[in-house]
Amino acid sequence: MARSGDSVDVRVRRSKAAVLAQTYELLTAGGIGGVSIEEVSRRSGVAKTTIYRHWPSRAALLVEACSTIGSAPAVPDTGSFDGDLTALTEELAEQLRSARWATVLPSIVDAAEREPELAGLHADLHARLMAPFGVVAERARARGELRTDRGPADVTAAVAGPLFYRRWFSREPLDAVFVARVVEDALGHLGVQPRST
Amino acid sequence: MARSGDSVDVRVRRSKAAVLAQTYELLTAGGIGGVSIEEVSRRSGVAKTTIYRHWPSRAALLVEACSTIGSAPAVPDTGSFDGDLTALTEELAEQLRSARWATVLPSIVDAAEREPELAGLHADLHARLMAPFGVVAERARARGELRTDRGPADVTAAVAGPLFYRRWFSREPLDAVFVARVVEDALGHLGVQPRST
Amino acid sequence: MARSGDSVDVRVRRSKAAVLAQTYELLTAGGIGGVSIEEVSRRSGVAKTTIYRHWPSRAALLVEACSTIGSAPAVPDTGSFDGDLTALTEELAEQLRSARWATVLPSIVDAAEREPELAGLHADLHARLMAPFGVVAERARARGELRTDRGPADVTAAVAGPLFYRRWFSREPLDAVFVARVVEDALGHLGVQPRST
Amino acid sequence: MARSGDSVDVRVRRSKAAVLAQTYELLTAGGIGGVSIEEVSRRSGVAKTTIYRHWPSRAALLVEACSTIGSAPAVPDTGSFDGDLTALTEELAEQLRSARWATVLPSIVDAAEREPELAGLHADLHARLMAPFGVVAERARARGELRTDRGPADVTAAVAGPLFYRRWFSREPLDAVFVARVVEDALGHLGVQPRST
DNA sequence: CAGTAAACGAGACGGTACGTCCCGTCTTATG
DNA sequence: CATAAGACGGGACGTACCGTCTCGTTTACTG
Repeated sequence: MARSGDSVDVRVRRSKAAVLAQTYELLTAGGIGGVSIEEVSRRSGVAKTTIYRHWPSRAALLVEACSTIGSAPAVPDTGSFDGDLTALTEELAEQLRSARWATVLPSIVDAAEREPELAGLHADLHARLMAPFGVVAERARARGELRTDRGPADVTAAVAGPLFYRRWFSREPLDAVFVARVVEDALGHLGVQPRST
Repeated sequence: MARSGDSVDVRVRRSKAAVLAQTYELLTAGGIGGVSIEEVSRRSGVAKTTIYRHWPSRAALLVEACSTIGSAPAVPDTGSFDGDLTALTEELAEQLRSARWATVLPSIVDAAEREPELAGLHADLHARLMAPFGVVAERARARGELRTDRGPADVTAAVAGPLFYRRWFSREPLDAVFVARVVEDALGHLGVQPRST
Repeated sequence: MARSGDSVDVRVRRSKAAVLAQTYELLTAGGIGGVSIEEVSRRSGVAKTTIYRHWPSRAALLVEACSTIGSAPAVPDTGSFDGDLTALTEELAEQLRSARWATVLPSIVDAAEREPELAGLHADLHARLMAPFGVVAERARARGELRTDRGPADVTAAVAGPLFYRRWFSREPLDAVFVARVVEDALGHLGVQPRST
Repeated sequence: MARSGDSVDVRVRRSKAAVLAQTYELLTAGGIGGVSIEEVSRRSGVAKTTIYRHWPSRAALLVEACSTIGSAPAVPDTGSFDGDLTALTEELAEQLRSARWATVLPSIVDAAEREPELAGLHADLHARLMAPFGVVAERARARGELRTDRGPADVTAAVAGPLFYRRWFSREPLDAVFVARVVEDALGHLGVQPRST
């Protein structure tokens, strides 16, 4: 019995890999609406039949294809909450500027708005993206740098709120000045004294 | 004189109205992706030919249909920046909870991300939604309640950032407690002393 | 009062003429199926409205446009039935080879098959085309060259039958040899002794 | 091995059959101009897509639908050319009076006049309709009843010319008297002595 | 290492939507 | 009041994908 999860037919593995790769490609290029089984099949060389055999619906395929998206970068450890938050925020800003998922997120948000199947996907992705802030927050709390009535969610919101708003709603550039100010304000919110400047 | 731009054929007026109404209906129900010329034609009773006569493309139709969306509510005038902002923020939160445009916005953001034709639409809509904050900010500045280095955009961002983030990204409820805190924080950011409560 | 048939508005006359001309053009180019009010309007510069004012239906317009088609050539008078028939047959063969109506007739026959409105048109055209044979036949009968139990219809059929069959059904060339033979055979049928050659 | 060209997908066979049947129906009802892919699809229950998959164009569909039309009746064998020709001519006259193809032929002739794609169709149909005359002629020639300088085409023309002319051009009834006379005349043309009367 | 069960490709199928074209009717405004 | 201009509903066009389905053929695992 031993191997059971692994003993997948080689062909299956190959097909799934090819399909997921192309789905991801289409996803980042055209958002959720840009992914069609037809096109995935055409590009991957995997027959439509096969795709539907492995994923019961387009949504299922999208969910799996998104599961690799936006995998969190290393959590920084500068020694201070202040430093960690700055590093994390700059990283997030950078990703919002250039990462593939930044182009795709709105379409996922939209999908989550009306297809329950995809709402979970949105939640997962969001959790994954925000996880590092949680880690940093916990660490800071443990060190006594963060008030106990301020949790990870507050930290996340304090940073992501302004950044996301600027990226997708006001559509102004996410320049260094702006990012610095976001960090400063966030620290203020959270009742943390910036170490210096 | 007088009539010139108005003297549009009655039939044209009727057709356009019917089409726009149904487009709006479909839009709020299924987002941008849920609007198809075929369905609009079917529901409005206006022939597809006629629709294409008035709007060269689906995008053009969407733009016009969205132009009525999210028309700003009356700007409150409570006498203080504090009061105005509170009223405005509560109103925005309420709309985010229930207004039709709140369901549609993500699909517009997504569209703006890849169809330049629709990016303008997004900008317009955003401006319309945020206009009241600008009015209130200007008024406050005139009254000396708001520092001169803080403009309308700052006010808007301070409120909309958290609200939007919560509505579409963290997907937690926009309850009264949260809204109150947003206002409080915003005032803090803006360097305004809350009057009392 | 007085003049009443003539006192047609100049504009009416001009419009009708332009419309009929273009209808005829389209008719000879594409048969009955090739005539559309839309196209006639476009080419003639006369508004569709105007066309429908003057002709209640497409059929009516076609009928009038066809009334000029295939106007009979001069009836030959060589002095003998033999000679007349030869001349007439050669003329008919020539027209079948090149005249505009030869291209159009099948579509008229087809139309006559299912649209009663156009059946009359077919009858008229046919009568017009065949009239000369009638004249020649009568003349021959008067001269005693043609048996009294053979009338114009017999003469017409004896010549047109083979010619038409060849033109539209067997689709072989209407060459001189064939035409000569048709005349010879026809004379045989009709019980007329060819004079000599 | 046997089946090879036969082993067509059952579904394909069914679809094609349904489509051809309805095409034939529309064809006989309204001529070539009365056939629209849309209507064929609607009546046959076969999707438009599927129709276009099997036939690249309306013309191709018509060609195939016509290929079954006017399939020749049994060739009579009365023992004499005289008898055979009489039987065949009466049969043809009967068909011209009532057969479905008799209503359709003019539209095919018309189409052949301008659409090369359909000219072949006309030729095929004509050949099919006239084949029996060829058989009878050959048989008669073998028996010495028909002069060697008169071939099938002559026989065909001698009979079909008058019949077709009467059916579609003079539009007089194809009564028994007329048919008898056509046979008599044809035999005369062909230099055959009627056996008796 | 043979037999078998699965995985697979190819593609038929019924649909829906597309955007275009032309139809014949009807309304409006101009000359 | 004849006309030009053109809006309108309707229908067909041929194309592109969609997701479902039925095949016949590999091909990798297993007994």
